Amino acid sequence: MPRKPEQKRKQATLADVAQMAGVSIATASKALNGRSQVKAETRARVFEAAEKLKFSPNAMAQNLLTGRSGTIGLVTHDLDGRFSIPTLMGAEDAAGHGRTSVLLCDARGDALRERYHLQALLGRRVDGLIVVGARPDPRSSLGTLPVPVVYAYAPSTDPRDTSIVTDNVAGGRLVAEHMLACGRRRIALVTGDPEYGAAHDRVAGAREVLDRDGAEVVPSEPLYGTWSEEWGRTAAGLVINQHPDVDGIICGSDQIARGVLDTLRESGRKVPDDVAVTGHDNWEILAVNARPQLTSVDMRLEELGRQAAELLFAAIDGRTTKGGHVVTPRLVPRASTGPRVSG
Amino acid sequence: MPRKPEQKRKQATLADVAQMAGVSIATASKALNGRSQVKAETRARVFEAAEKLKFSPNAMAQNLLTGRSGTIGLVTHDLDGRFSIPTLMGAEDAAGHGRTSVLLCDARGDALRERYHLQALLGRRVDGLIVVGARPDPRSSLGTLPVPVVYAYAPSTDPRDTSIVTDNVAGGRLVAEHMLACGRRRIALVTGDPEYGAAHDRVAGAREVLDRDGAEVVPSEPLYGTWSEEWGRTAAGLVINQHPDVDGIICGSDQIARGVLDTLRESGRKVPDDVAVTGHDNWEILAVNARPQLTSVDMRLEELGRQAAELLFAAIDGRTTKGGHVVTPRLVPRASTGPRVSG
DNA sequence: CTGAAAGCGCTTACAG
DNA sequence: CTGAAAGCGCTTACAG
Repeated sequence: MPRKPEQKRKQATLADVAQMAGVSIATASKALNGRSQVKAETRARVFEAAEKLKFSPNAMAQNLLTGRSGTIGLVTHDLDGRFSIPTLMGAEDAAGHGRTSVLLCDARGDALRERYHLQALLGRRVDGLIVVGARPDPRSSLGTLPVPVVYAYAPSTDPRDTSIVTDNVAGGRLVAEHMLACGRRRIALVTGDPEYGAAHDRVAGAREVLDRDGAEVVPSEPLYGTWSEEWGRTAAGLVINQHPDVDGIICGSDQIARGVLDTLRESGRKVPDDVAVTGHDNWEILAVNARPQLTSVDMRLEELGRQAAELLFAAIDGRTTKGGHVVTPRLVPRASTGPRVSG
Repeated sequence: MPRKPEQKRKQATLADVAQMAGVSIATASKALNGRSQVKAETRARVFEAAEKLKFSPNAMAQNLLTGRSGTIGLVTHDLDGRFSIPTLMGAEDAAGHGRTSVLLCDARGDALRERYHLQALLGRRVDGLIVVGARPDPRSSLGTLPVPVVYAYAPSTDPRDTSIVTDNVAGGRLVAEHMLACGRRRIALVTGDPEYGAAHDRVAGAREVLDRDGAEVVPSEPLYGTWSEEWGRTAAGLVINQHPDVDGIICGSDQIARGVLDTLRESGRKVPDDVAVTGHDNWEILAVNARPQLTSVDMRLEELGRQAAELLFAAIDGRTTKGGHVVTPRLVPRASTGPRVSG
């Protein structure tokens, strides 16, 4: 049987502070906010009272005046996924520095749920919105909203929106350049689900570099499959079977690379001596525990999240940020590609 | 050079709606809120105006009246960790059903940062707080706050606080019972960092069951190490070296179990025929990609988060929830323990 | 059924 | 240097 609501431990109000300090509400406000026109002694009395009452100004009341809520909405589409979290962390971090709080919603890839959360957030008068996609492919625009929106990780299809994404083509290039620097010349490309733009982009970046340098891609067409260890094991089997002289395998993800490493080891190939292997995503738990540790590409998602927040703050301040922005990934070399061999 | 702030696309206000509908603000409010004392035709006019102006009531103004913000604060300590995320998802989900929004902060295990975020959240007049720890060991209490607090995953050391945790002893029991049901009699316990209470709790649960049943624990003392694949590989080597007749290995985490599986496979043991292996945490990406797929224990963290939110709502409504609450984990059997063998 | 008034907790011109 | 008053956008008794 529910009891009647617990005695509300009413928070002290500015009026309480003013009364205790023996001044008007207006003066208490000015004292607390460091306005210059207050006698030092009065200010001290007000602070003392505020302290004693554990006064904490009601942000809702303050914001009603300013017209800004000091909050941003973060709508994510795969809270359980490993890609949105670092992005979210970066945004939260950037927001915290600007004394902005983050309202988090998980829309789970569902457009209806997204609309619902959007309404709730707009009702709370968020100053802006960051929408984090589940995968890097473009998504439909939310259209014109009363506050600025930044699309992070998954860009909006509408170029008039502000989007920020990871540069997967550059990621592919990085890894290919590294393979060449390690002296590899017969390189296989094993990647994931061809439905993902990221799979194609990473392959495109790698091919561009390999072709330009005249390195051989074996087999000549990249192998698409799924983003799994299982596929990595299978694909590696195919590659070494058809092209026993392969000396490098560029994988579209760390999971795939883990599978590739397993098959190579079990077939007696030495990594990196016989075959160098690279992953993608720099998922530490997979990359660092691999045997040998896995060279990978880090998308710098936390940086992406941070920049998304910066773009949003800029837009909130009226500075224009329209269009696509890009975060360049970085290579994280580890033992699976061995020490660099010049030339 | 920053331009002057973008022309504020001022949101429509209730006054705007009232004016357009040709009624007073009070009547507009009543119409929109479904109060009975409004003529149907008037109500229609008001709704029409609201629609046309895309009116969305300012929650800050509404909340100022009610004294409730309709938000809860979620303070997490390892946003990048895999444990807080499901908890957070469950809480967000439960909150959403109650039309409550979630303010997210990441304190990163830092008490100072936690204090800072706490102040910000209290300033925003959150109706309550959920504090999610980074690991299951007890943490210090935040003391008396003006709103209810629920400690999730990591309990408060103060029994007067409300805490909800996963039952690691039960998890250990589950897995041991399963081993016995699979006909295993000489079982090794390989777990992680002894600094973690969870390591001991899981071992204690398993031992309790194994001892009761008279199964042999080999070696007689559990092997503590780190929560890594590397340690799993090493530990498995020790175990099969000293106890070649081992027929089951209970691991303290899925990572450890992955390492154990690797060593077993490479030493020629068949899993589960020769040795059954279990993990813990049911980290799908590891468990499902293992060879064979890994039997594990799911802590039901999403459920934990959901219950944390329910406890918080109860406390906000004045129903008492003090003390420790527990979520019972569940076994997820997969191929690494093989089909059940009765007896 | 409708509206004028008070008030939620604050800040900010504007007078003294 | 201090305070009375207006107002942010809403809701809710209270009169008409």
